[in-house]
Amino acid sequence: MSDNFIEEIVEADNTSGKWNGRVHTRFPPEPNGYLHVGHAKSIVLNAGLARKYGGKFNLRFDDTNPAKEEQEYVDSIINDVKWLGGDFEGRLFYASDYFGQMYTWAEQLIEKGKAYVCDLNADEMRDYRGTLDKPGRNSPFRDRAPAENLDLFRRMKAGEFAPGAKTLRAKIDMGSGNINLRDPVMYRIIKEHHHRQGDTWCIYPSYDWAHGNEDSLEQITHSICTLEFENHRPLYDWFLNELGVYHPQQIEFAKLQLTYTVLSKRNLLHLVKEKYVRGWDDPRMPTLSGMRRRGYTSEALRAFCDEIGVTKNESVIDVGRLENAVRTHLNATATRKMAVLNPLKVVLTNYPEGQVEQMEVANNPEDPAAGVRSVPFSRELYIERDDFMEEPSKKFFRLGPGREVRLRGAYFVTCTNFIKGADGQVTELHCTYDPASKGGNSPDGRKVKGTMHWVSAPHAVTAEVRLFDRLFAAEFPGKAHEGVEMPFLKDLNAKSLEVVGNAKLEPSLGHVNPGERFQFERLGYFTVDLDARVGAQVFNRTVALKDAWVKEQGAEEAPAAPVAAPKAAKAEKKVEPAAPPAEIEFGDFTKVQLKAGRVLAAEKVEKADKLLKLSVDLGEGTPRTIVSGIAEAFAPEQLVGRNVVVVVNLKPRALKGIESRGMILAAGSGKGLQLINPGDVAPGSDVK
RNA sequence: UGGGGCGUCGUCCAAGGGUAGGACAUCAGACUUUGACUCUGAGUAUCGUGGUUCGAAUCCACGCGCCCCAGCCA
Repeated sequence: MSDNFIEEIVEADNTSGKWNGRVHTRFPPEPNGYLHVGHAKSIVLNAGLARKYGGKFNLRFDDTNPAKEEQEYVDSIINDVKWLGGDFEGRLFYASDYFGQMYTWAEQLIEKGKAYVCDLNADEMRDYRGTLDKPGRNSPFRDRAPAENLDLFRRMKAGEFAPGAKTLRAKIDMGSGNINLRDPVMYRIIKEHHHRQGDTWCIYPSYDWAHGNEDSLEQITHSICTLEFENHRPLYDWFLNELGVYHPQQIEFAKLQLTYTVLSKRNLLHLVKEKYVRGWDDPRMPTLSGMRRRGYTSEALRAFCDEIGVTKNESVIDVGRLENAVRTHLNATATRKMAVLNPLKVVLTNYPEGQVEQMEVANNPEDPAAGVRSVPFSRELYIERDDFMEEPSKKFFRLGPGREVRLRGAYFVTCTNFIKGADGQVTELHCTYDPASKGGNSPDGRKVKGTMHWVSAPHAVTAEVRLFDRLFAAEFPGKAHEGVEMPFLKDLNAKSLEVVGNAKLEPSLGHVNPGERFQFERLGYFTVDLDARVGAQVFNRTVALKDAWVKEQGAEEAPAAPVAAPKAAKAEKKVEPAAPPAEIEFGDFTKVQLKAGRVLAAEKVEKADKLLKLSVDLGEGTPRTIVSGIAEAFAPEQLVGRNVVVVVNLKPRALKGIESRGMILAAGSGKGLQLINPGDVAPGSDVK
């Protein structure tokens, strides 16, 4: 069974005998940066094809440009490919090892009259190339005799000419609609030190010339690359045909794109060079080394790549899918531990002073074979500050005055008192425990809603915990800032790293090693960072657990009355008065999508008494422009900073020539108009 | 003188003339010694308009939208 269109091609080829049943793929990175999750898709695809069809998979460095390539990158790439499980079985190749063969082939094309040495400089060549809709002109050097070309080319190789002075070009068609066919450059003069060849060469093959040659020499069957090379396929084919050599098939697929993520080596390099992150392996980076340091597993990455599929559609994958794949694997494999990030001291007033009990706790409820461990329990504990509320709401299942909860694997405890510091902050809780509930069950069958994690205060290990959030705050980084240089930098998330210096951990976490992964119960998955030392542990949060309570809180904070009104009523009454919507079908009521927004700016619309032009943040990165007929009731300055409810899925429409994308919900009319308030929620929150 | 590619739930991916299906997300519920996991249920999609056909996401025509290409980068 084929899983995607490429496998269909492979299976058809196997059926027809096109490659005699062989399947041979490759991953051909240029060593000019670290590998990222987009490369993972390609590696998993190529290596997976080889594995599935009993074929082979090569790792090959496409090192044809000494100006950009470094040994450091080669080393990291080899390491990352292996980590991901790309099994090249020792078939590690370098394009630079084929430079001799490629040179010989180039001379053949020259002798055939299919390539020529051109003296045009870069500017002139651009001029001669024409434009997208204008054909190019032949170079004045196009008709040099093969013998002259051969002589010139040999002298290029011998280093007689300055960089940029001459190129070797394929003689194809300056009139082609495909610009790649307008006599592309095969060799350019570069006088730089090559990471493997040293100063042996001063002419270097261009991608188009080199790549097919490399594939051919390695007897690749299916040469898989990304969509932007589709325009280059005619060239790939042309070179191999002219040479009359073994000719693999190039197949293109859509590269991976992720929301909230930047995946281009150029931009990632910028983040590293300008120190926006701590390095290529910063845990916030989408690099394989960054994700590994953060605690992502290669199994999760492979599962993710398998799940998202392979097509030619340029799709953007919700980064939540990646996080989900990580959670799924870690849930099944990670040892559970208890850790308190934001400690609040609890004293069990009826627990004997000085007593310590060892409580047995499961290492992984998902995997009974993981066994149990002992965790010390004593009179003074730490719990998570968030797990106590002075005035808890009904839906809060955790501790509050008079409330009883279970301490995981230990006892039921009831809060009897709390102590506040001078600043009004709660500093300590007094609780009583029920000795009969040891292990976490009460003999009388009484139930508690909440189970909480805890750490014995005198036994706790203090450690640093690094909480990572997405590096970018916008779904499509940079999209809202087109035109500026490096626009994605504008969307950097200022809160992408939070360092907790005073986390209290169960004692077993005091002696763990970098790379080990755990679930801190109720918090998320964590791994020991490379910076960790004995006595100074450092943990990275890989990914948080899903948290229904966070959502619940969001719902609670919103005022109930207006938003809880039936949707039909909203659609009937609370519409924008100045511009009533077109009649919609009854069934359309349920299609209305409401989100909370914050007004960033407001101004009057010229020649319109009732209209205001608003800029509303809906958590989408780019604020939306919404024209609303509420000028009679509100002055522009009254609106800035206010939270509003916006119908977000309306077709954009033009009001007084301004495109309005969405509608503000309001009730009443004229000066008595009231805006519907979504409460104090983040822009972009769903309103139901 | 332009050339090449792509359009299916909110997001990804299936269905290749025969009941538009799955995953993620969302919502509702069950379970729970992790508000996790697991389980159950719900809603939402074939870019448009014509045509061919008993029957079209699929074939045809004409539109529309988006992406890539004018490096001596890959």
